[in-house]
Amino acid sequence: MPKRPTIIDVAKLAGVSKATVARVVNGQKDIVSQETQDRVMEAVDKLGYERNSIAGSLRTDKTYMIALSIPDITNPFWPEVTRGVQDTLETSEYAVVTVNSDWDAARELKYLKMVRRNRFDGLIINPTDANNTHFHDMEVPIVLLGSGNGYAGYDSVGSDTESAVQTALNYLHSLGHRRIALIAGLSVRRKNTNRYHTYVDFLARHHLRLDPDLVIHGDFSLQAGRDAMRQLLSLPHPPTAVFAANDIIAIGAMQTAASMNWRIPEDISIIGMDDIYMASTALPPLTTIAKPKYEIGVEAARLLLARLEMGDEIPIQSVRLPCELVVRGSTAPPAEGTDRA
Amino acid sequence: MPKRPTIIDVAKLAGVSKATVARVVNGQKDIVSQETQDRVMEAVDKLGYERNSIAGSLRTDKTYMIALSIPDITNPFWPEVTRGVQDTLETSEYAVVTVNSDWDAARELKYLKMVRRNRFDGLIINPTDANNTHFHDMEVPIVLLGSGNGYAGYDSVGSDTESAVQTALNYLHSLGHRRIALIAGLSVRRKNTNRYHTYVDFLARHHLRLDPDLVIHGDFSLQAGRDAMRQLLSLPHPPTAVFAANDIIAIGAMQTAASMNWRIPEDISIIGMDDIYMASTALPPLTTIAKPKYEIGVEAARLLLARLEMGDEIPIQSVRLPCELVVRGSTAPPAEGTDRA
DNA sequence: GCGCTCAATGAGAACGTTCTCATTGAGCAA
DNA sequence: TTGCTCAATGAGAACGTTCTCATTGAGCGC
Repeated sequence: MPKRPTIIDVAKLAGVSKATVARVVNGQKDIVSQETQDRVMEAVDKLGYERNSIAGSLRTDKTYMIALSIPDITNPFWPEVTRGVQDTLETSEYAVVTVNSDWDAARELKYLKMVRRNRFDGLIINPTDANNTHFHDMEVPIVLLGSGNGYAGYDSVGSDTESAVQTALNYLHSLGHRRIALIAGLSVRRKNTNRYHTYVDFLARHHLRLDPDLVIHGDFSLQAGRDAMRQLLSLPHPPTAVFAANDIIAIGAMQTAASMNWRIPEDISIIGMDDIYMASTALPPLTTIAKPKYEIGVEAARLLLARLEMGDEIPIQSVRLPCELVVRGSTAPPAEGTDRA
Repeated sequence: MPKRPTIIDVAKLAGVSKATVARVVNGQKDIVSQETQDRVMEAVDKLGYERNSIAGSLRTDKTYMIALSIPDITNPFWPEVTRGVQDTLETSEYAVVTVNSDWDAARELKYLKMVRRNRFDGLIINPTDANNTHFHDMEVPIVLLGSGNGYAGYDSVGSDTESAVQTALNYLHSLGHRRIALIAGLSVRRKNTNRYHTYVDFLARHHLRLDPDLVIHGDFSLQAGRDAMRQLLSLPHPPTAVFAANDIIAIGAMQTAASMNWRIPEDISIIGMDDIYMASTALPPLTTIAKPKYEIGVEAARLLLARLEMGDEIPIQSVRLPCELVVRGSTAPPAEGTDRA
């Protein structure tokens, strides 16, 4: 295999120094005469010269590579976030290495090391276990996906979950539902307090009693949704509506309702959260609170680009993007005769 | 920001040459005395030395980075393939940059250039428009996802689509279906001939007449599935079963059937292909031919690793992974009284 | 004519690692 | 004692680009 032409080969052919070749190739057109530029570009074309970004990176300490650490690319929530990150960084000529933490602290730490070793320029991460010390040791800009709580000093972007939960509960309430169950999910990092507290506040604000039987904690899986729904519909006094912490749980809940011959939405209304692809293809299509997944990715990438460019000159930002109620076919007013008190 | 310790700093502290430090750090334990090794590692720990892989890459011309070019990470087929690639390459310490071609030739070409510029070690690609000349110019190992047809000289891995189509059609036939429609999809690169030809052969082998009204070509979208099903169910003589070219089309078809009050599977059976996540969460759950998505990714990465290690010493491979019929709730024998001839 | 300024360009060091060939010292055999 | 072999280690070049400071020549003003 013949060696690829270098900047030195171009310089020789064009009869200039390698510094001048670099100036032309990197677009410093204002300080190189037109005649010299032409000579250089002719040599570049003739030799088929292509810049070697590894060598450039060694010299400049900039790789134009970013790592994106998410829990799992096969989880239906994350591909769109990933796509938002990729599309946005691509416009600034950054390449994105995507890694899967699998909600595992050791894996996550392994990837942080990879970022250091490869001299990546930055990191966008939905953290599992990493803390501020880990991040400080990275010595590159970091943007957090999700809540920035507990991570002072870092930009973050997530959705406005609290008002999203309120929107969902308010919508069910406006349909006439009074016995509303919460399938809360569990966060790996902490109890999922936001959804639960918002639910409690909602009940208090509407003078509704908190019935502990109507709150189920489980993980964010289809099976957890199935199990929770079976539990709820087996109560002596079942709910008329269910708010699930994400669409996957909601779809599991729908499956159990159907298998127990509860009609959706006639007998039981269900709302999810996320609006992953299959919310719209479920039967009936799932009413859900749509998280702006792609936009979260875009915003995270924009925050990172700003940080890369301006460093400490701009304040730390924590962006909350609004969610949107998407009414489909899984919600309706409660059936006549069901308890509305 | 203090400069990170280099191999020269370690060498000075340990009182050895930088070559010896490199030997120790890179595991060449057999040619360095234990006493020297201890001294070096002590200095490494004391200084917190971390290898700079950019510098190593410049010297060795190996980056341990791979590009994976797929059509779109948000298409439900591709995250699992991606995951298979990532998991497999990760065990050999390769990082994976994932890019989205969007079935666009110019984008794809842009990414090929990125691979060259960044001196990536290899490429795994589901090609849109790239041809053998493009690939030859890459000067790195390449593995194709999907059919290797038209790409002599490159390893490829895909699923055995032909026998998968046969399996689907045979299964419908064994249930008693004789009027079986094909929603064929269109390939961006060429007419989707495999599925169609296999369908035609199947009909001939079973002495069934080819009815052109029962073959619909559209793209691989939900909407195409909806439209095709509306067309089929509006025929004076509708089919009793539908084989759709992928799950997304199949789910679109299911939605139309439901909206036209055709029961699935009692009135119309549907089979898809791919077994994406939402095939199992549809209602009724979709019977489908499962493509081994994750395994395709794993195999592609294995082929690439083999090629990276052995170069031309091993023959070009074209791997066909078997698909699997997954019977769920969208198929049943045709209702009594429907035409079976 | 001389001195100054400025644009254009060049020389060489830097970035941090790996590799190759040379050196050194110990051990062994003649 | 001398010469040879081999293991352990070191010196310096290489990889390809970018940056910094020096150089050169042209133009201008006094």
